[in-house]
Amino acid sequence: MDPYATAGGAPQLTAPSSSDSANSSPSVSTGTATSTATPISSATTEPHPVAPASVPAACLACRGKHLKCDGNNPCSRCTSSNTECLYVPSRRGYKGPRRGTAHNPNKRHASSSPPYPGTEGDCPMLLGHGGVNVNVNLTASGLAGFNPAIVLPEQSPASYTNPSPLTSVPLYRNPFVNAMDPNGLALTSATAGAPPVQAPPPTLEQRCFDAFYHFFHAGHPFVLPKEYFLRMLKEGFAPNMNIVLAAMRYIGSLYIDAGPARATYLDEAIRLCYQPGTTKDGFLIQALLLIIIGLDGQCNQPRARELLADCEHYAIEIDLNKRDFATIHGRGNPVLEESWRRTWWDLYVCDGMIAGVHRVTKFLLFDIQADVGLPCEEQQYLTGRIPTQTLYMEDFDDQGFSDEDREFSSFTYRIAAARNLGRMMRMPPVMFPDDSTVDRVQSLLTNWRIHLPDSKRDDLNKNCTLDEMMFQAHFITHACTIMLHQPLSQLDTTPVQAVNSCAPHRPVPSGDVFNAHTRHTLTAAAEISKMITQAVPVTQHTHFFTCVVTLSSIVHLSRWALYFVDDEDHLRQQIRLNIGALRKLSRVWKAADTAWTQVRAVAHDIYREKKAQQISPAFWVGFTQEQMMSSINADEGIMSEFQNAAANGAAVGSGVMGRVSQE
DNA sequence: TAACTCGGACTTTCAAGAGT
DNA sequence: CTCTTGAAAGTCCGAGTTAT
Repeated sequence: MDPYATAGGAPQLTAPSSSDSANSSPSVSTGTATSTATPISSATTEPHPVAPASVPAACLACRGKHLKCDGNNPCSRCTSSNTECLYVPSRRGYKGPRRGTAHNPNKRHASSSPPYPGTEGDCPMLLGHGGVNVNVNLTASGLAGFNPAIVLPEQSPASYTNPSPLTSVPLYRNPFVNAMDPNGLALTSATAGAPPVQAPPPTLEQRCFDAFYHFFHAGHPFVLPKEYFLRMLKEGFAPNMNIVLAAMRYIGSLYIDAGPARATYLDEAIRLCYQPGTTKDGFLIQALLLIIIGLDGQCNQPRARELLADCEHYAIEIDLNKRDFATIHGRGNPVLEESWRRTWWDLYVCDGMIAGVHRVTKFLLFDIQADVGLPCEEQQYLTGRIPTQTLYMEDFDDQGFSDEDREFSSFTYRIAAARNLGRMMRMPPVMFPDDSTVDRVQSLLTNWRIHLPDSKRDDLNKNCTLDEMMFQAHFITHACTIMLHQPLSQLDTTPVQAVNSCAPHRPVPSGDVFNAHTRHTLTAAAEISKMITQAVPVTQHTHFFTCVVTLSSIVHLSRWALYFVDDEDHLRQQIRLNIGALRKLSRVWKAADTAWTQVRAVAHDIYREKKAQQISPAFWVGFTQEQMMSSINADEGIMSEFQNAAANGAAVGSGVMGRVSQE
């Protein structure tokens, strides 16, 4: 049985059955009879036209082959070739929302799937028209605790009096998402306009779900926006959405005081992913990717790697890396199509980041041919205003050579940064500081930076709020710079070899002179420390920031360990910043907790070493009395802060919402 | 020679603007 | 509000190519 079919004559996602075909002649379709009833070809070649000249919508297989489709489901060609017969709604004529005019709710919108009364089931053009199984059996999937119906009113009061096509056609192309009633979707907020109702306290599951969107989603924005996710979940859009929900619940539980439920949520999410009969689809990839990120941040890297291997395997198996995937599986819903594109690219970026920071995996997806469309801007995704024109990586690579002045999304620059990371990882081993390979990779990094449009140069978007995608893009590039130059720099990493929470220690012999590689390394490390000062809670960043801060700390500590450090006070401040950020991150991510402990311990060791050096009068040659006292005091100050931080840190539980939200 | 590919003619649909 | 216009999205004919 078609899992998306609806009962009771509800609109179908698929084409009409063959028994309906007599009535489903395309000429029946409203408003098209005149032009299709007397086509030239049939008038001249068929004296008794029994078959329609053309159907309102051809299936994807026929469309792709430029062949006539009979409009049945399955069509005769798909039947004879024994292939899947898929229909997607037409987007013809649609050119995006009207400019500068408010949406008139009384006028139907073409791409919102015109709700022709009584004809939906007959017209393949309307495929996807809300035709989903409304029976969400959460209990069957072991998720009895979460019932969207409790928190999702069927319709807001306003929508009863003024029926919006969106409430009846929720899954269709909808460029006017402002018309969507967010109050009918908010998980815990009361209905607008209604008298305040004493809402029942949210359950733990609901709080985890909210925490996921509040803290995590911006860092890895591939899951559907909250409103869309809830609506589709409620309508039973796809069984595997329940697996995504389980994974989201696990991620959300990391940010709140979920107690032993956290482990249960993780087990449940993994169990659902691997239970027999689970179909491999985009939702499964999303769920796995969430779990992978969670496990990686919780120091369970071996398990994360196992799941990552499976996830990549499945993604390629279902053609997630192909351009058509979004269209074929998007059911005509541009937000869902965008979600599929984002799922591929976030998997790509995460694969790169995991390989980059842990240096165990190889960034497998870097070598996989992919022609997936590029994601749009975050605000467009969240509001459902998906641009009609999808750009591709070749467009990005052609910029600068073509006359067109295109703007690419922040997510695109993040992908490009990850791609540079992949290119760096594929470079042959560098034997000497003047190796041209290093110059080539540095050119990539510099090109990435100098070709950023003005609006993307910092991590703030137009509203002066943090642009997390650009934030990640920048830190990926800084991390690349450190990984590229540090091995050739003057900085000896021996004193910081104990800091191995993110990646195994790589010995870097101390160079004799301060060289350009040292400068690149120090600048990148300083830039990372500067990123910590963004006016947003550090826990709202992706947990991969932990490893980048750790990388920066290794550089700072290596420098601090040098016999003589220029501008030591500034360096101490940067180390303090890094340790502070790791401490904050440790409230959510266990990996940060480990890194924090290690960085602090190494800082302490270096301090002791410096104290030992200070005993020798030779150390103070060239210092004035004042400089000497200042240096000693600063060292004492920073160490007492480390000690205090350690004492406080022991009292901090791992992940208490109250603490996180205080930041 | 059958099967397949795909350029391109033609159709459908829409947003936007002009006219009433 | 209707009509017109321009353009995007779509169907599928049929010429050319490839496989059997």
